[in-house]
Amino acid sequence: MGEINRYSIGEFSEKTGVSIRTLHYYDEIGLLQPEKHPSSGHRIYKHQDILTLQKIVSLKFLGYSLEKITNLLHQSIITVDLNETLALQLEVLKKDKERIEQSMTTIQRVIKVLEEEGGVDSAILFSLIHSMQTESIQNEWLERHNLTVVVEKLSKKTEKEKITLDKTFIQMAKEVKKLYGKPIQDQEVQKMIKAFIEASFEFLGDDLVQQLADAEVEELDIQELENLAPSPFTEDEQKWLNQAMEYYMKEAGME
Amino acid sequence: MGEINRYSIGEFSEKTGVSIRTLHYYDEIGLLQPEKHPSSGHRIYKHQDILTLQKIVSLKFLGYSLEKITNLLHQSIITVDLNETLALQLEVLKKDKERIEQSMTTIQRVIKVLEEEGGVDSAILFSLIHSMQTESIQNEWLERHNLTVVVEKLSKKTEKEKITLDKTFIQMAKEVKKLYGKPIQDQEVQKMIKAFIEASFEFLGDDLVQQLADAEVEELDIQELENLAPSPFTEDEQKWLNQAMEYYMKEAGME
DNA sequence: TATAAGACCTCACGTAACTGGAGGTTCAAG
DNA sequence: CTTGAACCTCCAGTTACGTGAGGTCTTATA
Repeated sequence: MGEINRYSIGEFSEKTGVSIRTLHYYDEIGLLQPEKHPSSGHRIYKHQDILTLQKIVSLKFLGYSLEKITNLLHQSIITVDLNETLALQLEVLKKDKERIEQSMTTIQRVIKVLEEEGGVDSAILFSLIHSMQTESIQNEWLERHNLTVVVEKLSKKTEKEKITLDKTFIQMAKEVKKLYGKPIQDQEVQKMIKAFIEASFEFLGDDLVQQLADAEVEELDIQELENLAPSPFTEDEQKWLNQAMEYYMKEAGME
Repeated sequence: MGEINRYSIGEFSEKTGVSIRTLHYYDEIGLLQPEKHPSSGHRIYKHQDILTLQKIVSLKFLGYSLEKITNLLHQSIITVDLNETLALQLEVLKKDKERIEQSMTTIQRVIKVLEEEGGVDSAILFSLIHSMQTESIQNEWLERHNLTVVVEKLSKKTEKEKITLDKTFIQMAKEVKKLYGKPIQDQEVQKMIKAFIEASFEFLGDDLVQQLADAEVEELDIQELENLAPSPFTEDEQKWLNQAMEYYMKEAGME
């Protein structure tokens, strides 16, 4: 094409860094429609098109959809609408950011756990991951049942303490899977249950455990919680564990 | 369906919070294929499917594509591969987060500027947005031309100072657009140029401005920079501005 | 037991923002 | 005048589903 202020699509693509195919697409959806050579049909881009494309790229970067951008560009008084939508856009980005951050901390915790624990049964691992992800929903559940104290207590725990809890949980789960099948009165089994219950007490504190035990929760709600935080055990393992715990409670003279 | 451990798709959807259509889709792509009633073709989900679905949801949350998840699930020893890919996934999320953060600060700066400046010509606004976005690329350009000092100086500026610079830039651009057409020797025009140059000196410091002036930069590189940071002016406005500045330089006895 | 409501089935198109390829036309250089 | 690069249009595919049509199956009630 050669002439100044008149670019072929190839030159224009080169200059702006936007692919030819994308420029075709923008033309197709009416976002950026350059002049066309009347006989050949070749696109002719001009200086103004560079400016328009820069607007498009900018708005895209800010998170606007191409459809919104099309509308924004066709209104000449952009600033008015922009001013309103910017705040909205900021909110959207904030939520995206939070989601990403949560995924990142989850991954980091999983990596830590894998590093320090080595091979972990995948059921255990996913149970852990899932419960991390639904932490906020679990908190909602607790608050609905007047257990805000627990939520507060948990939120005060540092990242390190949480990893410690993760590890405790994993070790306990591993042991359950190892010991499963033995009679529930078995010394080793009862020792494991004891260790687990003591760890829980230590983490939450006696008073909170008591509150949790006292809380009146209906069967249906328990179901709901179980869906939120899936057990890493098979149904049989779970049954066995429950029996072993009941036995322990009786022996220890708890209710 | 009614029976325990056998759920119709509707029940299963209810229980897990995953839409029926999504379950259909997961079946279709071989991600989660429940038993089917031989005559009716109705899907029958069981307890194991809940666990599988939870794995799927977890991995999806961590940012994996359904295709990857399919592979991960079909390998029974998940933890090995997971351990490797988690780190990669973390990197991807990090980049996403950075992009989002940059968009957020850009939007915040734009909002601030709009608040304090009111109506702004859209060309000016987009020129500003665009240059914010390409800040890192502009820094690369500067570093390539041995102007790392400038980059360092700029990086030390606080967010507030940057907003001040934005506003200076906008006011100057507004005035250029207002005064455009007047003779370049006009007092008002020359006053504006003076104000602008002084503001630049103040922001960067005399020494840096000198360095920038001394830097040997080729025409082609200048072109490149212009593509990175588009001028908010029309070509005519730009020409007029250049002439006015040259006149000012001569008058002020600068080179 | 007949019937109607509701749950389920498959098929197929639509979404966003492109990318890639096939097959044909135009341009620029030799 | 030829040839190869650049360009054109049209079609298909991508992800993770949503939506709706039109037909079948189950379940509750009359």
